Amino acid sequence: MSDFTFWVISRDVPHYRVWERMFRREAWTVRSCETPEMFRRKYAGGGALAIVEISPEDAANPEKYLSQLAGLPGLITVVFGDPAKIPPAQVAKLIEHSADDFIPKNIDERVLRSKIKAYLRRVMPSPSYACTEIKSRNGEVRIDKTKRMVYIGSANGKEKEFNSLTPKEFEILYLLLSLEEQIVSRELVLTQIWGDKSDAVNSETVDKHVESLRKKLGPFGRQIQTVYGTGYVLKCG
DNA sequence: AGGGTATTTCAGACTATTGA
DNA sequence: TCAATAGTCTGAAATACCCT
Repeated sequence: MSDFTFWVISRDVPHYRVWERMFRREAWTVRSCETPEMFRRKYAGGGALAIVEISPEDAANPEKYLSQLAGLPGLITVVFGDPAKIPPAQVAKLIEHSADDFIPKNIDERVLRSKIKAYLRRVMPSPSYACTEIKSRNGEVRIDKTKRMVYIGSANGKEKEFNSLTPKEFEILYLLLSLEEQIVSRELVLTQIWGDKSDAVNSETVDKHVESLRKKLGPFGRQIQTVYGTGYVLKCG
């Protein structure tokens, strides 16, 4: 599973703290650094959305400034700056170079959040897939990605912890819960969890992990239902 | 190197669907 | 209803990987 992270790359500390707080409220993993060079050294792959501040001087030479970010796997780059100081021609040049979008520095927080969710829809099965913790709609099931823990029975106060899942089992459950009550095809499971290697893995492997998952989850395991000819669906409650 | 665990594959049984 | 077919489940075994 991708450990998708949001990065704010800016020297304007008070400004990026505001965005950091916003991302954390959405339960997204967020990190920050000052320059693209620093980001390149820290980025370990796994997918990220980098919001990069650009000054008018840097915008005049996007090849140089954004070269540190170009070609990094799984990276979405959104550049932000002062639109009064960066003319449209330079914005176009930034996007033509490698940026995926340009946003004004004073963008409304709600608009920024919606834009980011739109980016996530392009690269992930659901925006909640990028969260560190997700819950089922009825609160019955909770998964903490950072602790790799599954909690079942949260709604009735008799919470039971499951920490014996293997990484693949955990990832499959996380994907199913992030797409609760939606049919998840085997193909989607393979592409989301195995990524580039999905072609080399048989669909029976998914079945095997789901079977094992059902066993470990006990009675709750029955809520992972097979959709004949399609895949699986998780129905909580 | 050896042991333990996770992952993957295979094969056979079982189940659902479809068309006659 | 029934047979053929496709899809799914599951146990066993092989393989990969990690840790000591």
